[in-house]
Formats: sequence, structure tokens, C-alpha cells
Amino acid sequence: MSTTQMLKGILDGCILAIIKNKEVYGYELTEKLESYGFHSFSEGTIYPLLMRMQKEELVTSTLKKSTAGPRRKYYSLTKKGEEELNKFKLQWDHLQTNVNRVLSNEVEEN
Amino acid sequence: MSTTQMLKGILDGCILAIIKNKEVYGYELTEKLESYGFHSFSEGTIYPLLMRMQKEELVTSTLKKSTAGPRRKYYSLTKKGEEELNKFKLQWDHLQTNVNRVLSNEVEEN
DNA sequence: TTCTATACCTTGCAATACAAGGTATTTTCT
DNA sequence: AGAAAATACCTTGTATTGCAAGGTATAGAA
Repeated sequence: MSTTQMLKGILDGCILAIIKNKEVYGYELTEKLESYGFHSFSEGTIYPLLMRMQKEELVTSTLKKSTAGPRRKYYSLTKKGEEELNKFKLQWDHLQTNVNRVLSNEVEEN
Repeated sequence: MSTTQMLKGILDGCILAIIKNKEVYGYELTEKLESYGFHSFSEGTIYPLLMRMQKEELVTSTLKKSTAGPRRKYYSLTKKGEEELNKFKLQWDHLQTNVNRVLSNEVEEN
């Protein structure tokens, strides 16, 4: 099993969290994710993902001049994006709890 | 983002962990996962997954009579399956660490 | 001018969770 | 005995998403 599969759906939430903290552009994200411990991501992953999130109105983008190279497309969170991030946090929390419960072989308590 | 996507690749590890603890049959798994807090899984998810894991020699299966209904196909872990489970635990640990780091906006320490 | 780094995007593929539908066995109910 | 219900397995087709590979364009440096 590759880490690739384990990231499905989780990367979305991580990127929302990063954008919330500070607006970023796509190219920057591929590097930024590394600073959080992830192996570096393909641009073929990042750009389509950002465009999808914009289509879903979770983020907005504005072009700004770069110091070196073409203009950067900076992304920031919409209100809907913040709500989505909060939803993700809850889901991630449940997932963590459940997986850890399975791995340590404990049954759910109520 | 649905939980469905967040499970990709993670379900494998969970099922390996459950099988290691005690041999189980497919139909039973769909119920067992609920007791760990997961919403119940489709059989269309479980059966292909078990067959794939058998093909990869992570598990073996034996048919046993049921008290009610057709014979059950019980799965148990191979040595390779145990190794895979250990790998999964490490990967899951890293994933947890990294995602939580992003969500709390901490940079990796070295 | 040419090279390099920056920055964006597209296409096609692989992996996997799931809905929907199908088959067979065993017990229970009428 | 026949019908119904629960148990148990499997298959097909679809949607989602991460990624490799390849493409385009801008700006500064050599």
C-alpha cells in the first residue's frame, strides 16, 4: 500500500488549513507541504486540486506579480472554505479515533 | 469531501489489524467495522478488497460450515500480511503526525 | 542571445470505495 | 412440502483523486 492512496481526500483538508493560515500560491504549496513532513507533491496533484476547490467556491484567487518569473495565483479561503475545513477537522478526528481503536483492538465505548 | 475518500488505503490496514487479532469472514467484517466506530461498509467494498489481499498473499482463506446459511470463508494473516500491517502502522503514524502538524500549524522539528 | 528558475496548466492512467444487482445455502414459518 | 427470510458470497460499472509526463510562458542572469 502506497502513501498515495492514504492521502486521498486528506490532502484537501491539509491545503485548506494551510491557506487559512496565510494565502499561498500553487507552486509554493508543493514546497510548503514538505515543511510539514510530507514528501513533496507533484504539481499535477496540486493545480487540479486548487482549481477544483475554486470551482466548489472553497477558495478564491488573485494574480500578483512575482519577483522572479510569471505572475502568481494566490489563493485564500472563502467562508464556505472555512466551514469545509471545520468539517474536515471533525471527520479527521473521527477517522483517527476509529483507526487507532482498530489498531489497538479496543471496542467503541458509549 | 466524503469520508469515503479519506478511507482510501486506510481500510486495508484496518482489516489486516482485525484479521490479525482473530480470523474473520467477509460478511462478519462489514459488521465488525461498525463496532470500531466506522459507519457500515458495503460488501462491494469488502469482498474485492479481501480477494485482492489474498492475491497479494497477505491473507489466506479456508471455508468452514456455518450454523445458518452457506459456508463462510475465513481469512487469516500470512507472514507477509503481518509485515504489511507493521508497515501500515508506521505510515499511519507519519500521516497522523503530519496532518496534525498542518492542522495546528507547526513546522517540522528536526 | 541563451540558459535557468519560476510558475502555471493539461492529458491520461491507476487505485479503490461503493451502489446495484446476482447466486446459493440453511433455517423457519405456514 | 413450499415459501420466505436471513446468511453469505461475488461481479459489474462508476466516481474520485493522486500522479507522471509533458507543455507553455515570464523574468532575471550568464
